[in-house]
Amino acid sequence: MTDLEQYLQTYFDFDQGDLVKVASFFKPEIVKKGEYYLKTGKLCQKLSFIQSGMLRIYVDLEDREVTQWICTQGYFVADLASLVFEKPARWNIQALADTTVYTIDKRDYDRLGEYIPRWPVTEKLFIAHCFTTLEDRVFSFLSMTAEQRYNLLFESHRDIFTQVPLQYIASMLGMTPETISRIRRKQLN
Amino acid sequence: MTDLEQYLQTYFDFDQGDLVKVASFFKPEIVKKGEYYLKTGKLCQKLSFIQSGMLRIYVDLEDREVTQWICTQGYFVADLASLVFEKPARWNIQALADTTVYTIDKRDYDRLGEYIPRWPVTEKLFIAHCFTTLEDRVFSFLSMTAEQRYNLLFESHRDIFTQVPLQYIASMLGMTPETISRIRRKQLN
DNA sequence: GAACATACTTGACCTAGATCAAGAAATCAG
DNA sequence: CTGATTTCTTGATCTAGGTCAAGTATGTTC
Repeated sequence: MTDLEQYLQTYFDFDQGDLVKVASFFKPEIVKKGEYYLKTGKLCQKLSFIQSGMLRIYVDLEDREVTQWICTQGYFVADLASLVFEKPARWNIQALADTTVYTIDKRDYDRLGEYIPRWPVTEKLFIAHCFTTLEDRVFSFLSMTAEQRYNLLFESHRDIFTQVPLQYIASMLGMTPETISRIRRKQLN
Repeated sequence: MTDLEQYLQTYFDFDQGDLVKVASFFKPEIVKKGEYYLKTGKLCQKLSFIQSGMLRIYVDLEDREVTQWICTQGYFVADLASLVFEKPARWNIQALADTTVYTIDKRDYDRLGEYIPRWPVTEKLFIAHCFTTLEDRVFSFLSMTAEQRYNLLFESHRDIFTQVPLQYIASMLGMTPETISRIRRKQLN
């Protein structure tokens, strides 16, 4: 079973038939380090599963850039708002390393319901799951210190910390790289 | 047309038949000032449209409470994660004033697809819309100062500021009431 | 309309985290 | 291997916003 099928089965509880059908719409695609999966202002017309590598979601402001999230192996990536509402993407999505993704085209994505009867339910759960992830994140900003947010991310996404420049991690946590450095030193005692 | 029908039409583009059908599942309910619409740990088995009044979504921590959002007239309210995934609610939802809502029971909600063929699409758009709202909010914490976040909320939800204790507004913005007080004074010049 | 509670403002002070600057490590290109 | 970039750490300093405490409004209740 491919990683994608594995993921689809674990998270969406598809039966064998649906699993193969859904997975068959996803085509492999390679995004080389530094290349863009998506650029701000374009339409996001695809959804991808990350087979290997990493993508950084960020936006350019006048004087700096803000990293919204770093997507790693085994997760999906897209500009959901752009994909669903067909409006220009807010985010740049750029490869931090050579990245292999399995991509489904929006056209196929929008037709999944024709092939998999329970797709609408599955899609709803998928988007609702994205929602709760963000809800947790908002809550972290309302209730936690920089150090607590750092620890939370470190526990849940340890892989990022070994492979991604600190400045990006800091930005997605809403702090500076220096602050992360100091948190680390402090935690060494 | 009721406010609920008005809302459903504006946001979901239902035709007249669907509109009436959907709206008929919502029953009026009154939550008196101070009473709870939902309590942390319970299952959220309903979704409501706020006809009048205000509800505060918050959670109790050991040493303080954190207000996640204040829901006002013309918006929907629920613990979405609890409603969709049938897990215990994270949030308390309490009336800040006598509040009239139109409520649809989860059982009816889950069956809307049987009556309105395009419900799955509509529901997806609804949840995706909730997602983008939170995405904007995360972005505000990553990119804005306290004053900028205050201004953003003030422009978009002016009604809250005249009717809700400052401490709750401050909490949902991730700052203290004193900070809001100082921002206000500063803006008077 | 007292008496009491709740909300808001203001000042004095403090601190988490930012900024700036300089080195030290690590990574990369040839 | 070597010089050039990029990243990471550390120190010195600064500042946005927090904390604490007091005073002033603004409600409620009887």
